[in-house]
Amino acid sequence: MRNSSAPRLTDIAKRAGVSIAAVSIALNKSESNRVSAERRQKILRIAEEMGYVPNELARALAERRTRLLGLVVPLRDPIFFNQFIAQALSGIQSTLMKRGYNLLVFSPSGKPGRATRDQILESRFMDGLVFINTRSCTAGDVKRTIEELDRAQIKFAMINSYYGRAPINYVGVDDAAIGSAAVDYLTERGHKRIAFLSGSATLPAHQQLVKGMRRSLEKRGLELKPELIGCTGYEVERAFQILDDWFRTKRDRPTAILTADDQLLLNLYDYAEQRGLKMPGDIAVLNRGNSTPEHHLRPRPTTLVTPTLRMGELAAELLIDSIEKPGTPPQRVLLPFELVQGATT
Amino acid sequence: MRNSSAPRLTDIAKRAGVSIAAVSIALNKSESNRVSAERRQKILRIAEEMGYVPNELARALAERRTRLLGLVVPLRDPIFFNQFIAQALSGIQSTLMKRGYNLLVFSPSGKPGRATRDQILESRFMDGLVFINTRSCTAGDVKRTIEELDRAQIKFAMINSYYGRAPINYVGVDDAAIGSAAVDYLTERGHKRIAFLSGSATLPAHQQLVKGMRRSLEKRGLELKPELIGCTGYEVERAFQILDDWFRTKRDRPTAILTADDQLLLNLYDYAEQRGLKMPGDIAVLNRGNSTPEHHLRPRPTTLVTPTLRMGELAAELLIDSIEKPGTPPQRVLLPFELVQGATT
DNA sequence: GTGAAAGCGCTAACAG
DNA sequence: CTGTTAGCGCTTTCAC
Repeated sequence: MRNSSAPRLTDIAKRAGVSIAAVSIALNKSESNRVSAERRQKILRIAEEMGYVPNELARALAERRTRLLGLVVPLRDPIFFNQFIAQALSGIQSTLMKRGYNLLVFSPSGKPGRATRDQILESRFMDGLVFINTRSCTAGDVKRTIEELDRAQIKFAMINSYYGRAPINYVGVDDAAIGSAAVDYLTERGHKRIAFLSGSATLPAHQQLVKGMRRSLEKRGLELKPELIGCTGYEVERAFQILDDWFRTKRDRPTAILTADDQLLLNLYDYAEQRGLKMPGDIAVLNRGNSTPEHHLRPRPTTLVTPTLRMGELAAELLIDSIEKPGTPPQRVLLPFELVQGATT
Repeated sequence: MRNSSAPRLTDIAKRAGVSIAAVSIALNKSESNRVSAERRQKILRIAEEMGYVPNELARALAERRTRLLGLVVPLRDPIFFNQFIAQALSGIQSTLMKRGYNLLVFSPSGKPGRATRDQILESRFMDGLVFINTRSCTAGDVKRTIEELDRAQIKFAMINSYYGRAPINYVGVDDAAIGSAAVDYLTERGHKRIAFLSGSATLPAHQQLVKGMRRSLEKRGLELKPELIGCTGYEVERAFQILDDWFRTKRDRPTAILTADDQLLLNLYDYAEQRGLKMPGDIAVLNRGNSTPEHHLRPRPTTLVTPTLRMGELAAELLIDSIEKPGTPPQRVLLPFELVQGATT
C-alpha cells in the first residue's frame, strides 16, 4: 500500500472549512446541486493542491462495489501460456477498460488455512467473475460450478463449452455447427473417411463436434467410424499411438482429420514431421481453434476459427451489464466461426 | 459482490454469546491464548455452521493491507499475446500462489474522470506493483517511472531492461554478457561478419547487447560494423528493407545474425521464407529470447534463452519480501542465460 | 444548500 | 482470558 500519510477527505474538509460530506459530493457527484458552485470550485482546487486520490478500498467498503472482476480458469497448466486463454483475456481486458473495471487473477489455493479459492470467490473483493471453461471441464464440472455460484449469489459470465440449459450469461460457439461445417468442407473435396482427433470424449465440445459431424455425414450416407475417433487425453504418446493405428493400417486409412483444438493440431504436426507424413498429400488436415499460434506453422493449417477475443469481450460485457443493471436477464450468445483456408486441405 | 446478507463477525458473536473481538481472534489468530480453547471451539463451530466467510475488503481497510499486487506492463499490444510476458506472468502467479497474494491486472485509462491508471496505482488497492519493462521502455522512461514510484512510496519490483543505478528490486539478465556470448559462439564457428537485428537503438537491452558484442569482437580484432546494426522499429517493412540491404549486396554480406528478441526472429524467418534464404546455409541465426514460441519453428532456432519464468518468480519474491519485512534492502538480481542449440547455426 | 452522524465489516489497542 | 472502544476512509441518509 501507499504511504499512509495520504490526504483524506477529512483533510480537505478541514482545509476548505466545510464538512466531509460536502467534499465527497463535490468530488464525486458533478451533477448534484447539493453543494454550491463556488464551494465546489474551492474544494476541487484544494483537493488538487493536496494531491488527493480517493482510497478505493474505503469507497468499495461503503459502496459495496469494487469494480473488480475475478477471473477463473480451471486449468493445471500455467494459464497464460495458452493462446486460447490469452485471446479471451485480451478481449475481457478490452471491455473492462472501456467500462472502468479491473481484473483480479487469483491464485488458487493460497496460504493454507486462509484464502482458499472458494473463500476468495466469496470474499467480497470482486463484483463478479468471468469463467473460462477449458479442456479440463466436463459437463458435470460446469454444471456444479454454476449451481455453486448461483447458490452463493455471485454474478458471473461463462466462456466456452456450456451446452446445458441453465439461464446464465454465456458466450461460446456452436460446436455442432463447426463439426458439421468441417464435414461439409471435407466431403465436398472428396473425402469419405474422416477421422476426428480429440482430447477426451467427456468434453462438451467433443460431444457437440461429433454430433455435428454425424449429422452431416449421415446426410450423405456416410458415417463417423468409432475407430476413427481418437482421444489422446492430451498426452503426446497416446496421440502418436492413435495416429499410428490410423496410418499403419493401409485399409480404412483416413484421408482427412479434424483436430478438436490447437494442441491436438500441434501433436499432429509433430507426428507428421517425425513419420514423414505430408499434408495435404498423405492426409488432409482441418483444425478447430485459434489462428494466432499457427502463424508460423508450415504448411499453414486450414482452420475453423473460433472468435475467442470477441468471446472475451462479450462475456465481460454481459457480466458488467448484469452487475450494473440488476434486472437484466442472463444472455446466451453463440458466435459465428470462420473458415480460414490454409495449405493443409 | 456476493449476497449482502452474508453472516458477519457480529452475527457469530451474538450467536456464540461472546464479543466480536473474541470471534475475530478465535478465527484468525490460532496461536493466541486470548481466547480459551473451549470458546474457540464453539466459535469455530458456529462460524462453520453459518458459512462465515470473512469480508476481505473490510479486513483490508482495517489492516491496511490487501494482499493484492498490481501488474504494470507498458505495451500497446494486448499483453497476453506476448510470450515473454506470458512466461513472466506465470512465474509471478506461481510465487503469489505460494505466498497467498493475488494479482490485479488493471486496465489503463478507465472511465474518463475517474480511475485513471496513475490514480489506481495510488488508490490503495494494491500492496505493491510488479513492473515488466517491454520494448517500448527507454532508459529514460524507466528512470522516470522509478522516480514516480519512489515519490509515491509505492513498493515495487521490476523485471527486465534496467541498467541504471537506483537501488530497486530488480530481476533481469546481463544483456552485455549475452551479446558477448553470442559473438563468442559465432566467431568460434568461423563467422567474422556478424549482424545485429534489433528493434530500436534507444532500448537498454539493445545498448547492452551491442556493448557486449563489441567487447568480444574487439578481443578478436574484429568489429561490429555500423551498417550491420539494423533497427526495425518493430515494423515488418523496415525489417525487410534492412535484411534486403544486407543480403542484396554480395560484398560484406553478413554470415551470421543475432536477433535481439523473438519478434525480430520471426520477422527474419518470414523474410527467409519469402526470399528463399536457407538457415544456416545462407545465413547463421542466433536468437536472444524465450524458447516456447519457437517449438514449432523450422529449422529450430539456436537461442540464448532468457529465464523469463524464473524472472517473474523472483521479482514477485523480492516484492513480497520488501512488503512483509519492511527493513529489507532492495535487491538486484541478474539471472544466468542458457544456450539452446538449434539447427540455424 | 449544508453538516452531523450512522454505517460498511473488520482489526487492534486498551481496559478490566 | 475477555469485552469495550476507537478507528480504517468513504458514502449516504437525515435533520437543519
